[in-house]
Amino acid sequence: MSTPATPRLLEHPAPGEIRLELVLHALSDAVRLRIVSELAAAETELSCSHFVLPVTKSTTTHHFRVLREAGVIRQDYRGTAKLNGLRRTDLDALFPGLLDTVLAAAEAQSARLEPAGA
Amino acid sequence: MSTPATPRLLEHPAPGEIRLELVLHALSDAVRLRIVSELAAAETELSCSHFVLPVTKSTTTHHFRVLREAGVIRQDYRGTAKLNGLRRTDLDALFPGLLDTVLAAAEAQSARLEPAGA
DNA sequence: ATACTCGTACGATACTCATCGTAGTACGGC
DNA sequence: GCCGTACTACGATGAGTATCGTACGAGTAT
Repeated sequence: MSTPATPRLLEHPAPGEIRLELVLHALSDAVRLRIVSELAAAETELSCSHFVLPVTKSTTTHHFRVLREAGVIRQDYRGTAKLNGLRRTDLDALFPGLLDTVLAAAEAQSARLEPAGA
Repeated sequence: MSTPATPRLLEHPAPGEIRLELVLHALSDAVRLRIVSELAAAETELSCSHFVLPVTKSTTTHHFRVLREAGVIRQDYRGTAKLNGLRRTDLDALFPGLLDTVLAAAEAQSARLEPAGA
């Protein structure tokens, strides 16, 4: 009982507090765009460690926080892992089509820059 | 003849050089978002001095350059004025719907934050 | 309990950027 | 020619950010 079973809740902006500029800024980074793309493709919640990113863990934490504080993703603790999910419903309500359009644009650019580089 | 009648051409990225991250970053600023919105509404080229922005002229020049270097707008000298136009065709070809979606999102947010503040 | 894994916090660093003021260049009209 | 307008270039500055390393806390497995 010394540790009061802290739920370790993370702060998220309410839907009404989500600002377009912050969302666009959060998406204007290659690493974060990749995180969001994978998250959208998975259509489920993913742990941070699932992602293989070209940066250290510290930097990864930073990028996830930027996404969370912009209102793009939701983060919840699930035991030892932290699950990340897209706030698709909130974003679609505020900015209809924005997420899908950006994701399609990201995919189009990837296909353009890496034609058959698989 | 000391001055060889420099046409004062400005550098623009070719359509193939436009990067999504840079476009999103260019749009993730309130001042620049406002410039792009007005430009889209006007559907014609506007001079820099047409815009009434809450920053100095130096800063205005900076923002226009960011937009130009990201490939969002095209700038051409027309006598003493510099005309700015949206690169709608190029952007729509690369990232279909992105510009319209972002502009709609910006308008939605403005309407939400300034209900009847006209 | 011990040890291991996952993720955070903190401090440091180097870079970018938004902002400004001042001085300067290009163009057009007098 | 001269002056005014439109915009730029340069330098400075303060804030933000992307990056890292190390140390720590919380949870799970042994």
